[in-house]
Amino acid sequence: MSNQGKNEKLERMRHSASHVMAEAVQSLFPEVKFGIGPIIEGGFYYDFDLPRSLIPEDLHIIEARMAEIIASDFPFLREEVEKEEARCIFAYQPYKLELIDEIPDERVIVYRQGSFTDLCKGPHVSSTSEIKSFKLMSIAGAYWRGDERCPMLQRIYGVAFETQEELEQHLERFAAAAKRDHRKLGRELDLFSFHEEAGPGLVHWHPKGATVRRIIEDFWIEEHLKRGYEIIYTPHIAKIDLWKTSGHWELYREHLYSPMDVEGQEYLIKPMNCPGHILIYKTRLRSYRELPMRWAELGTVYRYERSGVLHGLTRVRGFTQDDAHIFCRPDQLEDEVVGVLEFALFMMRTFGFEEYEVLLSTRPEKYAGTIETWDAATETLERALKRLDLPYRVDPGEGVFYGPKIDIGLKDALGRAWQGPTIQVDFNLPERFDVSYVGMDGVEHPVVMVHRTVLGSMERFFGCLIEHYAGAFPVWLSPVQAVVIPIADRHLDYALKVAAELKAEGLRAQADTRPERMGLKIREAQLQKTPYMLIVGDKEVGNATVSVRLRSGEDLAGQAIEAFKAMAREAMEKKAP
RNA sequence: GCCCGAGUGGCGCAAUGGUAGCGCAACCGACUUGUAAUCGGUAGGGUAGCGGUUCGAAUCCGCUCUCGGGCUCCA
Repeated sequence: MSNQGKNEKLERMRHSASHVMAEAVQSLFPEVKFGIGPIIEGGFYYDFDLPRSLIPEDLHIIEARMAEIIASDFPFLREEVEKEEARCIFAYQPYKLELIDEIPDERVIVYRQGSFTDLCKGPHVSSTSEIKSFKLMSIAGAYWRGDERCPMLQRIYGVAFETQEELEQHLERFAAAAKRDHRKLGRELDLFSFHEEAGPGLVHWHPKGATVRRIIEDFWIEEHLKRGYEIIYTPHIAKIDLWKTSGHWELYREHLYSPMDVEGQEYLIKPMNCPGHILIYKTRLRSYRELPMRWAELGTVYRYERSGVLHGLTRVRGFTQDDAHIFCRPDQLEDEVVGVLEFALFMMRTFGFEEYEVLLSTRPEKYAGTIETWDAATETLERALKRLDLPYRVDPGEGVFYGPKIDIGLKDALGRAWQGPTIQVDFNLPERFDVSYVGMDGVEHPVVMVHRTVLGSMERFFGCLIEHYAGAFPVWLSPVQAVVIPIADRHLDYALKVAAELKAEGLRAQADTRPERMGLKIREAQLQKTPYMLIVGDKEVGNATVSVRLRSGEDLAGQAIEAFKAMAREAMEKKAP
């Protein structure tokens, strides 16, 4: 069977599984009101309005009931009915009635199996017995229609596969993903922490995490300088009037922290870096000849996020954007966007991301600027994407109010998507701040402003990196690259000498001088995912070598210290894993 | 913010109304060792916080905080 055919079959089965789940829930709660029950990646869900909260044990009961329904081999029956008839069928199902009212056709389709009838386009499998291996995963709250003003329903998530093996594989992948969860690894590898005393969503970078971050930042700065960027710094707070001018006070209020009083003046902690960059731009007249100007800042911003959305390093309240603003002429926009895209993709490849998804978001309902400028900028973005032959998807109406944008989503080693670089054109700020340049004609023209990141934020990107590498950072990023492990006390001096020599070479190396056994030291270095473990005993001291053990478990046997240094240096330079 | 669940020494867990316990880590001591845990000993919490029910609360109830799974939103 073709891949597509297989997928369709699987999707039909999952969709049917959600109907069977609904039937099972109905048999347990006859007064249930049904929401919707679609398929999602890997599985399905169904939303229910129930008289009481579900508890995890309910899932087992529902699963058992589902198994009975499946064993009963009920056929799925498709039927087209008049809307009026459908309204009778679903007379006690308010959510379904709402859906019926929104269907433009005069006739609607219903599917029946066993004692259950649902408003549904299908398709379905022909009988419940075709539903093979399934498992209910979790219960969650979900607003009807995803709107927080609507009632909250109870959602049950499930997965279904053709075979028990595939189901088990899926559950194993799930467990594997949990193992590389950056929140867990962050603690185990001593990278970062959060504190109840300090507040949620505020990251504390430990020495090892900070080391990785510093290496990323140093690399980031170097690559920016190569590409004609200049590095700037701007303050963390500014008077409220600046944020009123920028529009943040009006349009971004929900993410702002309350003003603080400074000698009778109100100040805000910055949620974005742009106004500061604009102030620098405006310190003097800028000529068309100076453009483009590319100013980058590792700018730390603070945004209020609702408590329920915080998540590890990927959604926090204080974070450092690898921000930059490009001020250019309209005729330079395309080249600038191409440059940023190439830069972003270069960064992704460097950090080991081979797969990504490019998304172009267009004008939303509420927007600043004119339709003409929007269209022109959107076309420019598209031309840039086409010039690079980058496949992309258009996300209509999903742009920010101030301009169209390109987002790049990364796929990590497990194929999961992460939000990465973003490029946004801004028509709003140049106008609000009157940001311009003097053209060839001697008159002032509005500047085109581009916001962009090539990593996203240090926090989110770090979280993504941790999971991508499962904590085993490539040598160039490893906080500790080599641990020298002496076998007995008499090898301590040599171990310290080797470590010192490696440090002098710029390698992050340390000797494990604790009075412990070699096996324990290897185990701990291994659990810390240290790339190189250098064992030194009588043999090594005798011929000035180190025995190299890799974290893969591979034993590279004795090497001269110089040879090891060369090997480590090469891995660093190549940024190899 | 909303729905559901959870919070027990640094970490992982046990104790389900009747004297808070185990493993790892920590500390002390012995062992001097060839590729993932040497052995022995010592100390450490009154159960996230506050309030309540009870003769008695880690366990039951209420509020707050934090975390987790979702919804909504996002770098």
